[in-house]
Amino acid sequence: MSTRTSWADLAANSAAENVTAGSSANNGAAGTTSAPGRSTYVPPHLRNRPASSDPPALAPAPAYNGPVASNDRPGYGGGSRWGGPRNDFNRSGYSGGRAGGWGGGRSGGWDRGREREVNPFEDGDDTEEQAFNEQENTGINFDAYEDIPVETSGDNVPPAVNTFAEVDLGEALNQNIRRCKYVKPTPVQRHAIPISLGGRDLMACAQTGSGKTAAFCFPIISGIMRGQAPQRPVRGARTVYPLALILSPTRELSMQIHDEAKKFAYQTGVKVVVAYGGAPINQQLRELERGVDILVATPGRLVDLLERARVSLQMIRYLALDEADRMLDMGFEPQIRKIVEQMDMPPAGVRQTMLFSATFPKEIQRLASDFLASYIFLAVGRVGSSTDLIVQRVEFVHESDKRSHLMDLLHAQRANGVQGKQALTLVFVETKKGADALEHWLCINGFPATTIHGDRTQQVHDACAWVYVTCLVSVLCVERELALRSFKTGNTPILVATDVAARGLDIPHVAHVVNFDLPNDIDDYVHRIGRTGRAGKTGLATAFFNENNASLAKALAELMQESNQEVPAWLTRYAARASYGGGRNRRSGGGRFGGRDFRRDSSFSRGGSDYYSGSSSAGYGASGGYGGGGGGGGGGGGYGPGVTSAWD
DNA sequence: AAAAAAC
Repeated sequence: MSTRTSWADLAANSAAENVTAGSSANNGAAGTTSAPGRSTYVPPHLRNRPASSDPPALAPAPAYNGPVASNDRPGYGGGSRWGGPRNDFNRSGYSGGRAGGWGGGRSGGWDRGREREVNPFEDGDDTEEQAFNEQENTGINFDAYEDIPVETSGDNVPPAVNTFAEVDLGEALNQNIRRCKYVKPTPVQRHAIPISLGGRDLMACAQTGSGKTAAFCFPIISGIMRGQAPQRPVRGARTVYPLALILSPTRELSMQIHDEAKKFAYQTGVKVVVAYGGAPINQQLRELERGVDILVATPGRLVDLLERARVSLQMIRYLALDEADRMLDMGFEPQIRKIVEQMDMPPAGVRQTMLFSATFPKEIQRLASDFLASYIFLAVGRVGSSTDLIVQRVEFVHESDKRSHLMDLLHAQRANGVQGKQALTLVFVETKKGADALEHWLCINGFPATTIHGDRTQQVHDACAWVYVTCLVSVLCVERELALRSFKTGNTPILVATDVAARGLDIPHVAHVVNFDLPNDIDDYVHRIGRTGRAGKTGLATAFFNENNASLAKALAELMQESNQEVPAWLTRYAARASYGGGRNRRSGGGRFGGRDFRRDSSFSRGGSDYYSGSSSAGYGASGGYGGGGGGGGGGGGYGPGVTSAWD
């Protein structure tokens, strides 16, 4: 018999347990947990606090300029590195220099001059955003970022910056940064931007919600603006020559990156185009012909474009791979190698290459190093996934009980009033068929759900029809995009998804991630639960575990322990029993990071002089309170007393 | 073994 513990009970219970230390209550198979007198969910960072009216995010603000400021090496002199030529680039000077701004002089001769750049900051399309609290929505919760550990390695690592003003990105870009309401750089931006502006290759471990997209877009846009106007070849009038290529593993992620990049590039004269499969190619070709500086693409469609000779990579100066570990896994690697090594792209060292991912297993680092030249490895501690911003629950649920158990969770949420428009639930399943089946079952049981997976393409879903009109203009990947939109707006507050949705997608207001089927790989679990607790907000992740998941037990128990989650006793027993251990499911790095520079691993030796040579940890370790090495003392930062930092 | 990614 499987006991059912409601979501509300679990959440409230976890709060209670934390207050009265030493509770031995296990959820799941152990027995029915009763939690009378609850009903409000207490986020983890508020537990152990006196029930005061302290606003959650107003943690000790002054901390920021304290220890962290020690990165600010004297003698570097801020942006002075770029001193010389920079003065002559400002908006007016620039757009003049570039053949009349938009697309003028490009192959295809789009020159009507009439076309106005759409203002991405006021697209009426975003009504869903306005439904939410604007302030909450626009700002990343920076206070949650302040204690994040950062580790760098490689030769001559440029020091981090603390403000956008310290780096000279150009006035047009600065203005867009203001329009985006970015006040100060996130940790990954503070480190990655100076590295990229310094012309260095980069392998970076950081979550998507941590500001990764901006971290690679800013230097690219800025570099294109200040660079010389390219002398594009005139061969084949229909071939276009982008200067930067951004690859990502899914269509949705490419669209998301494109949308963001458009904002950053607004009125800079830098043109961003996206290309992905599943949509008619003609419109994408037309867009390309109007000129492209930055091409955002999924691999399949790009190969197609390359084979048709509609795109040439000959002029590429910047290459960025998002979710690089996925891009280099078995399924994708050949395509990526083809694009990067077997077409006409300039080699590593000539172009500048940036690889980003939340997790970076060592084998993947080895593959990836083929694409890089004398690179810097950057690891930024996790925000959200596996920290105390996400409450992780594991429940023992037999295969046959999963549906009814899910139903119980959903009923509890609904009864608790959590099922408001803003409380979205993302349910992960293993297979596409399973996704469709579960969606259908939820719908006929009174829970409006939709689904997203690789087989969904063009048919228009009735339930989503109302959104269709708004999407028609810009969205080509109809069904998946509609599902995602319907979910984001809260119209369909439950989304059943395969791993297509596991990575990188930034969906605000996901309150609950349910691992209906657990993945086989612990990194996939990390990516999935990272869909909640975005941008420093709190979230809940519930996993259904049973005997089929035995191989994951050890890694899961370790991960939960690392992030100060309560590990049920039965899971610990499973973990001990499963001696599968060591294999694929070993975490790839120290718990605080998604990975660690494999060049530092003594077991790796390849005699190249461009490998890791000494600890240039950018001034960390000594000052920051998180030891640069492996040990890591707990820099128990901003949260209440008695709450230990999640970083050790 | 599944999922993703071109037509």
